[in-house]
Amino acid sequence: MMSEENLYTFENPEYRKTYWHTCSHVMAQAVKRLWPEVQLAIGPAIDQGWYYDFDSPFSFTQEHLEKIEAEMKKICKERLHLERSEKPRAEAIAAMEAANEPYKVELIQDLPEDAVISFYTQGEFTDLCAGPHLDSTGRIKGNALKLTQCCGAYWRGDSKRKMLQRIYGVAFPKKDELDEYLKAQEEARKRDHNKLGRELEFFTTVDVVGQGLPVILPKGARVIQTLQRWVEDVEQERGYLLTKTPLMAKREFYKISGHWDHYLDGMFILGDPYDETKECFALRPMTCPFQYQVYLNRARSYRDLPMRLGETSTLFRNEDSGEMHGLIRVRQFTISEGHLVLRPDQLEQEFKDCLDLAKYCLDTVGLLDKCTFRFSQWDPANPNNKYEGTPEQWEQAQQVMGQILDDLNVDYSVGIDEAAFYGPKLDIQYRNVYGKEDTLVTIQIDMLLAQRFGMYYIDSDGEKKLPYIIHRTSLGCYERTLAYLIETYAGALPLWMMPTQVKVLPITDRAHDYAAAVVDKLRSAGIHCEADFRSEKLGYKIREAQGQKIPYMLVVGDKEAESGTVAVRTRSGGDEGVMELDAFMAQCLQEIRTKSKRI
RNA sequence: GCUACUGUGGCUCAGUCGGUAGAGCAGCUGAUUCGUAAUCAGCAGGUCGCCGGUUCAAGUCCGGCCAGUAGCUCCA
Repeated sequence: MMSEENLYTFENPEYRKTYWHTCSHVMAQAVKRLWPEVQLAIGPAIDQGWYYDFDSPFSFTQEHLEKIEAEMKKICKERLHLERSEKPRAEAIAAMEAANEPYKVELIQDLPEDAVISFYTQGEFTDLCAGPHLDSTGRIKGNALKLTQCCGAYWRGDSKRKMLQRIYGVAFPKKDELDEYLKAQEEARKRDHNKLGRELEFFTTVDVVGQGLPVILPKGARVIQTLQRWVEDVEQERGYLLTKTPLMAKREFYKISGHWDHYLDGMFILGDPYDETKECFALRPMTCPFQYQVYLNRARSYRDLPMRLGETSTLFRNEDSGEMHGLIRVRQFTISEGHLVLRPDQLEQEFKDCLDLAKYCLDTVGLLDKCTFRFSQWDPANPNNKYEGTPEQWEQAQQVMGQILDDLNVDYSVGIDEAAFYGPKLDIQYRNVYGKEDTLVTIQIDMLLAQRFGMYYIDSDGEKKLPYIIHRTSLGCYERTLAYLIETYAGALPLWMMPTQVKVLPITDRAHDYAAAVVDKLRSAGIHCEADFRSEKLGYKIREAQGQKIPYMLVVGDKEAESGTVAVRTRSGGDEGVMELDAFMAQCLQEIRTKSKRI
């Protein structure tokens, strides 16, 4: 419980939001003072600061932001009192029309008839706002606020409506705290996989290959190979059957699955999609209907269920050009896909096992701690006819899933209109270094597609019945997972998945033979090992190996060659002294086998 | 797709008022044989993202396209 004196501190999230919300009004006031013709849209507090959306005849540049910031500082010094007032609906609309603020008029018109319409006034500036606010602009530390960026944003989040300009800002009670925050942001960005991943030669992109089509370089490919082999093994241990299905199919196939109706824009089509007289193919955007063919291969009985199918599956999705981002959002990617065909009585246990598998995988690679869970539900009011099935089917599926999540004590948020077109999802979300969230792993309950594909089983009573299907991933798409691993570990991935685990650094040419022997020995034990035979000084070789985040550097000179030892250096701990080669090898293998995160 | 910004050797960057490119690192060659985060010297490497326009002359100005970045929208 927050004590009385702590109510008005930044420790209290409510106060923090109030502070930032008042900042957004100060920013709007500053903009109106500088350019009265700019119109106001909305300006809420967010998780880290605030933004305000403006409709301006000109584009805001860095210079504009600096001017706004300077004006905001003045407003803070003016210690303007914030006064709340209420107006009847008609009067409120008239006032905003008189002020030439059409966006505010629209906001008021959309409020329920009986809503209290409140305004906050500070000096000459009045804004439509539900509050609450600080009592004075003087409470805001003018020298501890910063406008961080400016970008486009659609009015009311609707891409069919006008694009406004959004200015983001952040503020703290003390200058030090602002500096600390900005520094932390800068540090976080140094981990950006899109920069680090290229520097470390994990991937690159090539203009003429195309957007969203990264070229995975040998080091990145090796990480993905390690993860993929491990996931396939883990799944097989848990009763999954490996499949390998086609990367494309005829138009008619997607018509059965529903993708032709619901996802045509997202697919790469080979041929003219509208010429029914000619054959037309499409690259697969998901694996479901392909893997269902495995089930459909012959008649199934209740004894065949649960049938757990897994596939390292490459998918193609024609994302909009503005959506691509490094390895996180791409047009071709490979996913640890799986579908479980179940009897209704198996749903709960199998769902639980899927969640357990996903958590095990994420925990092993070290991403679970920062994951959040989202129960993605349908929106019956979705205007785009996105969803298949009846409201009854949806309510049932969501009820079942909600029940399972509650039974498992999953701490989740609810995402309305985030469901798949065929069913609700549990999405496991992760944030990149910029704080942007994407889905890493998903587990979905599908009560619809089995019927479309005629996937029946003969139950013990001899009746033909429709199974439930779970769509799920274990680790998510390998490209995206690699991106998050790079960011989480700043490129210094755990030993077991590093493309080069050990680098041998001979001090002089005299040690080359011994270094080569060490490499041979470690390699034959399965350790990813290289040597640096260049005639450079030791410091130089270390510096370079360190830059490549090599977990273990083995310095070998005359002494080591003579005694069959290695001088061990780690990327995190520096010089760790001399060890017998055999002892080092045993320790290294042990750490790889146990997927240790020590180094 | 939308808004804004960016694009000069593998990487990081310089290039003034338009006068057909410059550095450091990396690379290669040679010398050096060195004990825990940069040894020295030499050499080589660029249709300035692409296409078109303006101009006597374009890395520089204009237009279109491609690609990258942040955000918005989207993500079955």
